[in-house]
Amino acid sequence: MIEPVRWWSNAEIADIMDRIGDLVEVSEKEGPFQVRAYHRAADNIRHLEEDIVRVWQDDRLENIPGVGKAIAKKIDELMRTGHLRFLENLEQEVPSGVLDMLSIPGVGSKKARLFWQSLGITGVEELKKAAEEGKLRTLPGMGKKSEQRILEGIAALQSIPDRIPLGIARPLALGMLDALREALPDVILKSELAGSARRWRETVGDLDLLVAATDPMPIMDAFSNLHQVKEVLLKGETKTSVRLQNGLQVDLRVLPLERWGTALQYFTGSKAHNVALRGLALDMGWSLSEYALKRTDTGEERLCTTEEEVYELLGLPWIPPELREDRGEIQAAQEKRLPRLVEVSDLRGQLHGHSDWSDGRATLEEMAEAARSRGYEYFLISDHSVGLGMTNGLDAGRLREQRKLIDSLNRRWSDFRILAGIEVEVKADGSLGLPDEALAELDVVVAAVHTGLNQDRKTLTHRAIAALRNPNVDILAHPTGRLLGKRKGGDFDMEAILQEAAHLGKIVEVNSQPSRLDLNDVNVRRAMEIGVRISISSDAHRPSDLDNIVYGVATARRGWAEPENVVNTWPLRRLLEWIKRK
DNA sequence: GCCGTTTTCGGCCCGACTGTTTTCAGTCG
Repeated sequence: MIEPVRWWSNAEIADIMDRIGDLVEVSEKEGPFQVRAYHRAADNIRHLEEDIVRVWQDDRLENIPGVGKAIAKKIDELMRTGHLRFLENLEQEVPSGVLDMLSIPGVGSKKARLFWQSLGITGVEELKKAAEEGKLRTLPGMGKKSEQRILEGIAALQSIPDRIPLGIARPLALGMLDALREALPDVILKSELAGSARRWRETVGDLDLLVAATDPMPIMDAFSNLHQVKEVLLKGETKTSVRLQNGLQVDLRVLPLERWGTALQYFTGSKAHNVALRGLALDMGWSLSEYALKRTDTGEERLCTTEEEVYELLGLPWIPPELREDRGEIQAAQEKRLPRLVEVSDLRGQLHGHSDWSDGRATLEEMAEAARSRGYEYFLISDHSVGLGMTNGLDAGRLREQRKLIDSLNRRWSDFRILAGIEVEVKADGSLGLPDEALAELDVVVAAVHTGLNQDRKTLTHRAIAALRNPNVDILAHPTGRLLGKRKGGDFDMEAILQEAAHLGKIVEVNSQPSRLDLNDVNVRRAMEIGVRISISSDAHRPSDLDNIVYGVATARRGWAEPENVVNTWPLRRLLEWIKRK
């Protein structure tokens, strides 16, 4: 098999395509459709379920949606030579600082080019200086106000956060909606979270709130005055945008109730899903906007009060927001083979939880009662094993002690059971933190890599696979070890690990901690395709953590997981039989 | 640059808000 001169990640190739898109736009080498083609290819590559190196090795690049001959050839050059002449030529022509200006709010390709070509500005600092000296206002289409906005944009650049975890953004958004409803109970007819937060993306770049009302301005005023709001960015009759104290941008749209369906559909996105849906609508003679479906020939308007009506008019069943990423869901809907996605209510048990025997904050009894009170039939206690320094991990002796407590607690209930388990450490050489004899006595063994995540790809992958091959190991926890916003996760060969799990019938975890969500949606989708069973686990360290399960379920849903694929939807007996027979 | 049971050429989603404009371009989502 042909090897690339270096291992390109999907994200790196995607970044290069985005960069080419920006460069050809600013240089005006190509028109808007070519620009969009590069960004579309970038998006699809970034969310590819397989490693692009493998796709390249199999000569399947052109099977990637949005990748044709020209882009495939560029990727091929990167794989074979490690660089791309086309990109280098563009970079010769456009100074890199010109692209940096694009990240300033209010500066797009046209303005960036204008500043560069007419004033020779090639960076954010130079632009700031020119604005302060009043040079920008002399340019065509610019004025005093635009100049001021650019200065504000540059100042904001530092305080604008990258995408923030859904676990922070979603409660924030729901709180703002509650506050609006409370302030204006008679004016607000309907309200909902839209955008990527409604699609349960793992991180969000901004928040979209949607409200139905006949009189928008009181709502816009109340919204602008919420205590979380730091500044109002723009304010109109249908749309108001604000920036919060924490830097997050929130957009509020107000629309009449009779247009709720098209509006909610539109503002939920994703952009790619909407573009595809609009294309489909056009084929059927409809122009779709947030306000209505409109016949392109007669101009007749069809209003939709629900999303279901929108999809129905286009001949489709309603598509759950988690699937709306233009990753095959529209075609699946057309062919009536949308998955029946797993729901929180499908879950019968919690697999993977901690107590104060290791680093948890509650007793085993409290954790068990918390799980039971939430309607679960079983709870796997899987405290850390020795080998992970700071967590007061269990050795074989303490594990036996804990087992006695579990047995005595289990005599208390007829409708609930604590499963004895461990989150056993996978050491740097792939061996486990506890001897096989100790593991063999447990109901369920969860294995996890916590340390040495910066080892090379081969070593890391070997560790995970060695753990899976231990006959006592049942579940591989948070497989990549990433922490959103803090740590990228190890350079594991996930394809090889998932294939091994499928082969051995081992279970791979979807960890529900908002900072983990590991496996992520893309990896879950791949796991589904090759028949890997997953567990959705809260990894709770205190009772309230059990409620994080909604994020894991959402991640599994975004990966098209059905209840059958999720082992903790199964009755306990089936789960234990599955684990025993492998 | 990509894509095709209407097309291998000619299309490619739609609208709000702002600022600089007397009718529109740029940016954003």
